[in-house]
Amino acid sequence: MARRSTQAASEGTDKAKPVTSYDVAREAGVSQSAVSRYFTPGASVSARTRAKILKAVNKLGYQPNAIARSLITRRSSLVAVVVANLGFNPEFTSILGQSLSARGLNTLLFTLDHESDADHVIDQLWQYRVAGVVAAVTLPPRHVDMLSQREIPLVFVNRAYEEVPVNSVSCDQSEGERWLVDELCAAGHRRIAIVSGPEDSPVSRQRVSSAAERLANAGVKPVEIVVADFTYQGGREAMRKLAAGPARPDAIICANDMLAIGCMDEARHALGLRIPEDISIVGFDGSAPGQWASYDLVTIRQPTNLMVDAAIDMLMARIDDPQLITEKRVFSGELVRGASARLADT
Amino acid sequence: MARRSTQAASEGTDKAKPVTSYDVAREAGVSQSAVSRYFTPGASVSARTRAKILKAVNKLGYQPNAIARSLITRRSSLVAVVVANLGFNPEFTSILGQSLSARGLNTLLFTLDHESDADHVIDQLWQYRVAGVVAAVTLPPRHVDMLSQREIPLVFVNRAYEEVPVNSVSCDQSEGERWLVDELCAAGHRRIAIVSGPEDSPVSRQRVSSAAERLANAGVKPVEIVVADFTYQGGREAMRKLAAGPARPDAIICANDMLAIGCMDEARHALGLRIPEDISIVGFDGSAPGQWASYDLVTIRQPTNLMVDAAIDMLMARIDDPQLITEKRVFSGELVRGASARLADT
DNA sequence: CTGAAAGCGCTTACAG
DNA sequence: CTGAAAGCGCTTACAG
Repeated sequence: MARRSTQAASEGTDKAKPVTSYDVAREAGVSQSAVSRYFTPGASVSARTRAKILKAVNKLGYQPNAIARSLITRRSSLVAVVVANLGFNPEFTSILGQSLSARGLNTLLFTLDHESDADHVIDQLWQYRVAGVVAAVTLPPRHVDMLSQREIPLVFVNRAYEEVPVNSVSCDQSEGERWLVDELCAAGHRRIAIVSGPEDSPVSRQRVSSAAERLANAGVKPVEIVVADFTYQGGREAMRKLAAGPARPDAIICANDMLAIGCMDEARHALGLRIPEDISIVGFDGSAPGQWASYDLVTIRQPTNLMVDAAIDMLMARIDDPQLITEKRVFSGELVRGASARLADT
Repeated sequence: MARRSTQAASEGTDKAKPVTSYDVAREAGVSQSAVSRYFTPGASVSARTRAKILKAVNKLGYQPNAIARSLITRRSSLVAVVVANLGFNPEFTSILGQSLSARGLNTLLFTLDHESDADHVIDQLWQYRVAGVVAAVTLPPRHVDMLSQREIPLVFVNRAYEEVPVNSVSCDQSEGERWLVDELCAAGHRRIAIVSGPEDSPVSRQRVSSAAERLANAGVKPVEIVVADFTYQGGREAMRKLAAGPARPDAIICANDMLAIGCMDEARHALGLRIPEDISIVGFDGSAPGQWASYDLVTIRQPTNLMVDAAIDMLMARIDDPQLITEKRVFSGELVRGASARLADT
């Protein structure tokens, strides 16, 4: 004891002891329960008590301990946001975080390198008793079930899960690809190639198969389908392969904007092709760089803000009522008629 | 009671009750303390007990409750990552999150719209008793003090705080700008303009003043300094202003890559200038788009991976020992001799 | 409206 | 090595 107080006296940089609701109660001359109620929306506290507590709170600089609150209420104000490293629009995470914050929720961010790292993520978010999960990655059905059993609301973004009833908001990939294919065909393109994203990416698979199907309907068989990863370099290499192939295409449908940008750069700067005179290139996403003057992509813009808002609305509704029925919301994309492809006049 | 059990019997979708360490203890036939020790690295548990617990853990699917653990240990495994909306490299957040995760820490992400939203952020991260903070934004001294008093380790990234002793890791902005200025001058540029970022951005201020100073040393007075925000559009508008100005520059130093990209697009696509024949443009950051073939920027590449690793090392060391003395680590950038500027041969 | 008391699920001296 | 017990800082019936 003596030693301890000596230490305390000699150290000017003593750690500030956190203020608890008991400290506030003592200062205000009320019970600890009253202090707690003060911070509980809708709890009954008289105006007089309220005033005393407010004063003490300000004087002591009290902030309720969210950890203790979560322990007793068995639910935190944390929302897990799970994204893939190269997956979605980077701005997506940012917008989502800000929207959550505006609603009093905090963002626990998980960035997956491979979608298979999900095991670890699921453990973590369960350990923290998150209030909900927004996932822009594919989660194995096992994990979806686990969350549902534990009544942790889950909303997918751009992952439809046709086979399982899950909440999701997405952009209509098929419709978008149909629009792109129709535009290319209407402008007379017939030698059309497709650059796919990674084969384990559901988004890529859906876009590629929708495009291929629409082409088939139009009686067009893709001259080639090249698989790449969702990177700039992947786009460049895909373009190189296509140019070296037996039948050079006159139009390329890329599974996303990043690939389209890579294709364009390779076509122009390595192969000396003019766009769209020699070759047309279209993407998908509506990402910012795709709209830069150097690219000016023909693409499908996903309504990111709408999708984020919808996802959060759905999540909040299910945090309030975990029994709420499953819902899938699908937004149309928006055709951006840029200059990276030769299109028919309208 | 009767009502409750009736309900339970009639509802097949009953919420799975979370498993606690008491459940595991009962199942394993040991005390709850033993279970707790099992999950405490270095705690003494006999091999026999360990085996019994492991079995029960697997059978019940037990996961320790991180919230309860944080309450008692008074520290969570959460690290707050505070970034500005348009601030740093978007990949930075991603790399940081993954590095933290690899060290068993979770990321609580705060995206600030204006650096003034910091008040709210500080409250939140304190309420969650985060183990540490990595900030890529400027925090008012008041907040820095608050964290230090509460012994929450704080590391700034690219915010030097000359006046206060704080931990920071940064890229040497001045050195980088000196290199760029020297390269431009050596190649004979004399009519040099500067495109600055927002005036409340310390990063921009430091880059601009370093460049201006080095130019002054070389006897060159900038033909103009234009202020823009750190966006593509900002770059385009800045270029437009410069072209309309009295003395068109033959070289432009931009406060970051994004501005340089905007300038290049405006110069080429709106003004019909050739780069670097008609005008040289340099940036700063080493961002991915700056390296795309359409831009191929002359810029300074910040060693993002090194900086993130250093920041986490510093943070971890201070989580282990909060008294550890303050340290500033400054890394050199790397000159990228791209094709966006006419440079002297070496 | 208010206070005393139980309890959320852990960790950690403490005694054996 | 092991278990009983106290306690982290809250919320929330419960009784007044």
